[in-house]
Amino acid sequence: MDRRSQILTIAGHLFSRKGYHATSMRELARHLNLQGGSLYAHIQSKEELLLEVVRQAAERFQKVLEELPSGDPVTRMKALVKGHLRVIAEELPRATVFFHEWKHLSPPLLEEAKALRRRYEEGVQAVVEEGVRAGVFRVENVRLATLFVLSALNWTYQWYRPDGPLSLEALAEAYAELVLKALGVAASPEGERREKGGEDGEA
Amino acid sequence: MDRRSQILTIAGHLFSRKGYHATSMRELARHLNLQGGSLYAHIQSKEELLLEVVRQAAERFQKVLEELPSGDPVTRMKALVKGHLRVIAEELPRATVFFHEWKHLSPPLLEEAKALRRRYEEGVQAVVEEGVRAGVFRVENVRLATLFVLSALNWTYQWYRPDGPLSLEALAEAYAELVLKALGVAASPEGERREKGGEDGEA
Amino acid sequence: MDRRSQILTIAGHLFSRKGYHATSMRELARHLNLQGGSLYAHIQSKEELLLEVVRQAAERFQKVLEELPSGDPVTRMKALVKGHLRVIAEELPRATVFFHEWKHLSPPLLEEAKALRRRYEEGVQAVVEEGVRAGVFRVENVRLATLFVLSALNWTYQWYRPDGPLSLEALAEAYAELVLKALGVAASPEGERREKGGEDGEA
Amino acid sequence: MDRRSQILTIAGHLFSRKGYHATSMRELARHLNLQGGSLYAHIQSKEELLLEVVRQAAERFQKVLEELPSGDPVTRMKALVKGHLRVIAEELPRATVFFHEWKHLSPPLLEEAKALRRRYEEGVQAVVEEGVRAGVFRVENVRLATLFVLSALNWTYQWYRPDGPLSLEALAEAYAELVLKALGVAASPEGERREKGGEDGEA
DNA sequence: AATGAATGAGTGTTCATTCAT
DNA sequence: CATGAATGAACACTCATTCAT
Repeated sequence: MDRRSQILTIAGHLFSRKGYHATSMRELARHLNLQGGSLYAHIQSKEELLLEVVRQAAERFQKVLEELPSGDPVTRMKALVKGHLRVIAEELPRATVFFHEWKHLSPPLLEEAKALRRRYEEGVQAVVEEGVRAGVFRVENVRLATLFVLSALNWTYQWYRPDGPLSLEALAEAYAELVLKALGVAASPEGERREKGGEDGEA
Repeated sequence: MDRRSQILTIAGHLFSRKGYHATSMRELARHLNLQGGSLYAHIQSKEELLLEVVRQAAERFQKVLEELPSGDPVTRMKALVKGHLRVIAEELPRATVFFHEWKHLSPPLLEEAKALRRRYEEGVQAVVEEGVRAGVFRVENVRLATLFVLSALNWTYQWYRPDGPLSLEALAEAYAELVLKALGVAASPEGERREKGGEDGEA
Repeated sequence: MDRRSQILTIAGHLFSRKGYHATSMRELARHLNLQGGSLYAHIQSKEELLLEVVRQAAERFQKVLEELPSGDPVTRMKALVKGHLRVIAEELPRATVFFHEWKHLSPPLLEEAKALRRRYEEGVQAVVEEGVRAGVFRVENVRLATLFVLSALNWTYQWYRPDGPLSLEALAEAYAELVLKALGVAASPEGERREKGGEDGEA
Repeated sequence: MDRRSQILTIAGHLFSRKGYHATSMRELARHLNLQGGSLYAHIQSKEELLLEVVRQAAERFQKVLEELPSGDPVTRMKALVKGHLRVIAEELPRATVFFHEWKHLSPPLLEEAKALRRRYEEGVQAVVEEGVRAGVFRVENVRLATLFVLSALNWTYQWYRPDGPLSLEALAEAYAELVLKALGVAASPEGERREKGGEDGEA
């Protein structure tokens, strides 16, 4: 990994843990065993660093959308939930910056960040819409339902710790279930099986 | 409203809009037509200001829990969803600070903020548990379900604008519906009618 | 004691303990159960306060000179040593300010403080000169001897604590002895008696 | 001389002339043709600067003790007086800070400064004790005599100006004489000749 | 590439002092 | 007399960034 990538990785960690403004360039440099000024041989500015981290996260999220299996809306939505949560689990710092720190970009760059986020949200909304059009998801307001789903997914970065007791798979399975129920879909077969169906399945 | 309250209100706005660290005391003062130093006749430190805003938000959220109607879990959960969203709508800046900026408190005060947030989350979890114990909510993992609900609710501060086209009532109604469905409850009477209930309920 | 005197007394304590610049008007006020601004009903400025404290100390020292007994130089010098040390013991804060903090006065007032100190030093020098002229003190350089005596006396404020184990009388007696010996005078009779003479007396 | 040493030297001058609290970092920087903030590339804090100056002075004084000639107490005491005065003459600013400004250090560092001063005073006291044990110095109270000597020596920083009319040698000679007489020692050979010794010695 | 010294603007905060009440 | 709010300047210190080496 070259210096620039190292810098971006550490910057992601620090921006996500302490916030963009509470992270100083000197501290970033210290984590790389460098002097503050040396960073500028590799980057242009602190703000560029922030935008780049946002871009990297956006790319990861966008790839989830691109690699969604074709097929029925339930399968696709499950894949989306799992993919989204996987990105959060694997790229927690960058994801956190994508969700929060982008705000601190100033106007020219801010627009790009907003666009990246909007593009992803629209992708998610498209998946919801498909399901609704197919009659599989039953919701009153597609936009609201999308936001609801995104909310539930995004917030996980606030509490989920990949090295904690809850495995990514277990989380994804449970969340997919909850999301699908909220979208008016019956519990998935696997879910039923894992729980010996009955009770939950009939609910 | 005395000066201290004015300061707290403006601080809430600025901390929520720009973030704690990106808000300078001089800027805060300027919004009150004061010199920077003059703030210190009313407050002790910037950090105290942050904690106080967090406390005010926590109090509002806590009151929602305290004023929940007694009765069946569905009614209570609906009231919780609506109450939570009302606090967000009415106290958007403070709620935002409660959700995010508390992180920038330093250790002694940080603990208080964490305790306030934990207390509220436990209150929400209690409502979910009641419903599960009563056999009305059907979820595999109470903790996860609670986090799911909280996620969906909390994230709204990111996009909901009280002066936008979506009324608080409409939002709350829709979200209550989605939450209850995720919790495995059949659509409520109104919901059923609008959605021709039956099918959905059995799904 | 009226308010002004109270203020001067506390100011003396604080200026001497923490130094003029490290003492804030608010702290001074707090010691008097007042708000900072309230001091200005009684005084004109912080600097005036400093000068006034210097003046009070100077007056005490000057009175020692004025009340010196007439008589032989040894008796007068002993009285001077004791009187000087008594002022330090009884007025430690003011004496400390007189010795040190006067430096922080700005030019117009600074001159007065310097004059007060000079006047006292000249008084002491006069006592030394008398003794030399009378052939009782034997020193090469009157000015240096005076400075030597003043040094020994002044520095006591740095370590002498009136409430410590060493009584003012014992200190004064011992210092008078040392000063007189330095000035080339034999040990005083009292001194000899107190120690059952022998050893020291013969030295 | 590197920047750090320059800073320490100027800091010594300013702290001694105006006092620690009355010296601003900006003023210190201005004397070095720097911006205020630039100092912090070389030092950690203003307080560190104060401690360092105190340390440098302490080192000089301590070296006087270490380099005292072995031999009779009178010779040693003379060397001590001369050495002490030489440090004051050659390092007036640092010595002044050593005598006074150390008080403004805050607890952790304050203790070090106190220890340095105590160590030197004990060294001086040891020299006095030697002389007493050898029967050469005749004093009632060793501790008081030591303080007397230290007082006389220390205070010189208040008035002695190395570039004034009084040479360091003349001052040291005269002070050594006065100190020894106070310690009950007959005038030294040179002194005896000048003062016709005999009389004085027997006094 | 990296350093280390420097800048100039900015940080939160304290200060002596004023003044209407 | 005393208060409490305010000022405007100053404080020690940090910041992102530049640049000669």
